[in-house]
Amino acid sequence: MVIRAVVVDDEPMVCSFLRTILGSAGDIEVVEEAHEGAAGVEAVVRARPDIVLMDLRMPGMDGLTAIERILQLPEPPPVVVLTTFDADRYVLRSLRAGASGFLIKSTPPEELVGLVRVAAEGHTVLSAAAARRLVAASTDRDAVGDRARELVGSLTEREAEVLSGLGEGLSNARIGARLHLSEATIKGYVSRTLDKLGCVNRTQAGLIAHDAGLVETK
Amino acid sequence: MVIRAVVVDDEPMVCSFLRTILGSAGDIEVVEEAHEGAAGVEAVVRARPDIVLMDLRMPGMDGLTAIERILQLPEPPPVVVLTTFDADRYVLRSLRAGASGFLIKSTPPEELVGLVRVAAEGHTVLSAAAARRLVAASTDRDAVGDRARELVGSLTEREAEVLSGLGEGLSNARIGARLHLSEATIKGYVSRTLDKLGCVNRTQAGLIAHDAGLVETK
DNA sequence: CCGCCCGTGCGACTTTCGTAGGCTGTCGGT
DNA sequence: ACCGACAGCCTACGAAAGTCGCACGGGCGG
Repeated sequence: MVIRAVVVDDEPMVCSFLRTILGSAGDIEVVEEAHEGAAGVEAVVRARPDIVLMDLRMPGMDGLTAIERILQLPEPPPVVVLTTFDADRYVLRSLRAGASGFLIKSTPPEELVGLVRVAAEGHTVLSAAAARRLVAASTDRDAVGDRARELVGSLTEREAEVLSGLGEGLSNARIGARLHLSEATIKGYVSRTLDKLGCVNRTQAGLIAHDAGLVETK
Repeated sequence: MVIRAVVVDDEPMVCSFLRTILGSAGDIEVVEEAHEGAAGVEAVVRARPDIVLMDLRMPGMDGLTAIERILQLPEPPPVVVLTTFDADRYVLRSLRAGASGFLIKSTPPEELVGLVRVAAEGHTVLSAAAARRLVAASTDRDAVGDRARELVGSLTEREAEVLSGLGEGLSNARIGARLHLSEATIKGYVSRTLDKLGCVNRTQAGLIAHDAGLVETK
């Protein structure tokens, strides 16, 4: 079975290059080319390919927008981003837009063939740098919380319960009601908790509570 | 060039199956098998393979732990997770641990060969479900911020500046000092900002400021 | 057994917030 | 010229928030 591909890139040389490389594999055929986003979407509609290779930086319609349009089609093909620039901040946006891959143009041609096959099968392929970015994007914020969790670890049970109330933006009176304690008591706990956390007011403490994961992010 | 693979899975049948499938491709050879995490790490040390296929659920050492150990070796090979269960919560943990891929065992055998080749080349491969999970994990929290950014959009410039101060847990006096305004002025802005955001106190507003990305997460 | 520390719980006191007005001035639109 | 929206400032007051000191009780070392 031959894999039918559409290439969207504003540089004709890149298109020709890809056509040559992929065509030489025997089972891949570049059936259409486009040099701009909107034209790319039309080409996909016409050709109904098994895979789309898409550049991001283009005159006219943006690559990201084009991806979104393509993904809105009935039974859309997988779209792999193929860009010059290293896995920058576009990785996340591309995948959110629905891309099935993120590769850089410096990928060795002989590897490209296999990547296209795998992507055409419906799997997602990422360059090493892109994968790092993506994982980092879902990890970084956790790292922020480490410091917070450390601080929270030094609190007593009651103090932590109070802190969780602070994280929800509750008043001392409300926290007291929830824990069946007087407002005066809560104030005492808040004061000592602020001290332990190195905060000067409840707003800062509330943020730490969030970072530490004490509060449900509804 | 032959790709040398190590398979780690507690079910011998799975290992045999993979050995057959991958071996039939001609350019892949399963040089070692292991049926437990610790043994898997040792196998990798001995064989120095180009790629490792790793199950997660195993007796003895966990697959995740094994991945971490392998990645600590000098010049570690890419490790691809191959699991029975669909892209569950292990996707994130696996990739954080350093895995270069996450595939399910129901992947068609003929596709598996290409996937192993691509992974051995250093790219990251994900099943469609795994990719969705990963992207969702780095998007969800942003989605939380969408509501927040919408709210913040309705604020005037000054109000937004004040809100950013609230997000840092500053007092009205400090915010005033920073913006060269009187404390009384700040109070006015705070009041109207709380109103616009639907908050009853500055702590809740501070949290919104964070969700909206108004504050640097240092 | 006696301090001693620590967690818990409270009330009194001071400071800060937050609300509700009113006042001036500057824009941009109609 | 008028209106409305934003900016900036003020007064005044009640309601929170935060600080301080103190009391009770359970553990733990001496």
